[in-house]
Amino acid sequence: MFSKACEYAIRAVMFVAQKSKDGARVGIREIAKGIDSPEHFVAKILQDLSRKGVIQSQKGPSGGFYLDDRSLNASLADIVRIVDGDDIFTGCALGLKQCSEAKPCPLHHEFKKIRDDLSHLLQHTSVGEFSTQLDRNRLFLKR
Amino acid sequence: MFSKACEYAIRAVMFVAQKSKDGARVGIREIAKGIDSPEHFVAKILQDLSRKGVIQSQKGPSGGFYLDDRSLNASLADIVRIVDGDDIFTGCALGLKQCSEAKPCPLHHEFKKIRDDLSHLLQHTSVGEFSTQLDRNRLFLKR
DNA sequence: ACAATAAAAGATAAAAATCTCTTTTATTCG
DNA sequence: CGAATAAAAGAGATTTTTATCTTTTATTGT
Repeated sequence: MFSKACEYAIRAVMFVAQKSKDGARVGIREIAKGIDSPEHFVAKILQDLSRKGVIQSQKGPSGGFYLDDRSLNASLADIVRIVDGDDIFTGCALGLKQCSEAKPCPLHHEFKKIRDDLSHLLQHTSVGEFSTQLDRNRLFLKR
Repeated sequence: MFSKACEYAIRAVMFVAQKSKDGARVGIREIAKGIDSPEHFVAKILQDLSRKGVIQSQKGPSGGFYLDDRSLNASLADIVRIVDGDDIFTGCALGLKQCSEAKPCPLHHEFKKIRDDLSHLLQHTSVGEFSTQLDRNRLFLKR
């Protein structure tokens, strides 16, 4: 469904959202441990997200990653689009480049519904909305 | 969503279903052209499907691939499972191995619906049911 | 039996994704 | 300023996926 990079990206950003309340910052090492992922690989991904402005970072002592208000309200769709592109939102199930209403693949019409449901979910889910439940161990980001 | 191999697999099997009416057989070359895919790569995939019994093949002159009645009624889920495994049916959206009702990831509950819809679609769509529409150029398997 | 045909199998190559290690740059604090 | 810290950037290494090429095996029809 999503690439590994994208899975890590979503988990990492959710982790930062949970841990970086009131101005706190989270180091890449803590993030990697917190979501059980390869540190340097996730670092790369977060650098990318940082350049695109959906996560914030600060170098130096007491530096780390955090989310400003705007980023907290970013949608998962924003993250997915940056990491995996928008194939998942618009692509053909069978990989046809020209698949469309006019020239549909056999799964086009039925698959459209599923793709749209997924798009809707990602578009309407924000990065920050799970923090409380994560705090309470109702939801998990590792294993 | 699906791997390239799986996209080719589905398209190839649908193509064979369409072209191998009343005992006819379809060569790998014709298949590759018919679905616009790399010939040898698809050959490998079909060999695999053949070993698993969801497609039939015959060597030698006038040989090729075809589908018996049972295979014509195989579901897309069967194909997907053989080529991509059942991660798409059961896997966690965020890649957690232990994601479950008891220890859910943040997307678990919502994602379940989408995964189930997709499973249902694949499970209830047969390999052979599009032949007529493909014949009539209402549906397409290439480009 | 023999030649032609077509899938099966084996071996390799190329590309992309995933992961690791090292060096550089920016920032803080004493 | 100088040392320590932490992200950014650069450079590889490994693994997986995708694709190609060659040889072998089975089958058919002459």
